[in-house]
Amino acid sequence: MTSSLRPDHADTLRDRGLRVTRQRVAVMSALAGAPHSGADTVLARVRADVGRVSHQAVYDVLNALTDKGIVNRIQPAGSVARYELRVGDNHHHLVCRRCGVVTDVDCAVGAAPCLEPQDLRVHAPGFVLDEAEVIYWGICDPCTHDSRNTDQEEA
Amino acid sequence: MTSSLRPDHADTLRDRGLRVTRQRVAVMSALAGAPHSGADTVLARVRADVGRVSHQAVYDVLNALTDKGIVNRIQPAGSVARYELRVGDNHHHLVCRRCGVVTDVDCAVGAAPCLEPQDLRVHAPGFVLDEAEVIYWGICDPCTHDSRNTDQEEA
DNA sequence: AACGTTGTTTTGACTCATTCCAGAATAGGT
DNA sequence: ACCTATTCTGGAATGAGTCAAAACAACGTT
Repeated sequence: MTSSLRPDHADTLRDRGLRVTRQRVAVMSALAGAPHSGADTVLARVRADVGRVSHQAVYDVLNALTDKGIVNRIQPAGSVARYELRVGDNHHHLVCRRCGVVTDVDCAVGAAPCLEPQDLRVHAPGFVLDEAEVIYWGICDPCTHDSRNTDQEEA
Repeated sequence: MTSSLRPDHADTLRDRGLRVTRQRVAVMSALAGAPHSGADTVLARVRADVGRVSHQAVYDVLNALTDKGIVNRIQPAGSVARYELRVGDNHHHLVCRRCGVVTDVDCAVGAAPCLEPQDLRVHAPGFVLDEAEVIYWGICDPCTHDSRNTDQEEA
């Protein structure tokens, strides 16, 4: 939340061969504080953090970080692209059809048996798989009670 | 591919309480012939089939059919929304990061253990899950050979 | 078979997320 | 401190998808 260059984020950037800039660190801090944010939310948080920043800068940073595997882009149907700091674990996402909230879910069965690459070989020979993305769709707890059609961004 | 009202599609529409129109049947035929098409491809196929149709009509039809559960919308990040006729089985999708091709994959482990709703209860109490969507990301066979950056739509 | 209701389609403009462009500014290695 | 690659700015463009109102068509009713 604070502005100062957090060394962990700076190191991550350097490790991936990216220059350390205020904006990049601010974007990473924003995502650390508000995972699953859309670009607009990231922009608002970055501006609150480091002042004047163009929206293009935020898109560029998000794309650069996504390319380097530092952040993860998720794009549920009917929603703007959401971003989160990529963590090594095998977690997936729960998305509310009504309000769009995104919640993290650990893959309940550790090894994620149905996601094993070898199972796919027979169906799609030659396909080199690098990731399995799981989105669970449904209605979140607040929305089952509420009759309103809110559109919050974070749980 | 032919224009005539295919009774199966018409029946499906009636079953779900939708009126049977040329446009709707044509959209269903288009999806039957070219699964995982985007709206633009559907539009082109529908026009080739029944002549002049507005793009809005195609969007309306796709939304109506999606709402009624007749078609399934999939929206891999970085791609336009794709549509397929919804079939009862538990299949998922393989998406090529380079060219965007979408291929069907049966869930290798029949019961899809890691997708069981009860596993999610502890993480997100009150969340009513209705569907698990799995996207396998990677590079398809042709793209591993080709150095070009094509953008085909169907395998 | 004609009618009227109501759901669909047409038309055309419009929104909004995201990207492109080109010039100005900046970070980091030397 | 300088130099050069890289990033940032601001504005304009792109393009998928939506909105609104008028024209039209499906289908149950008479």
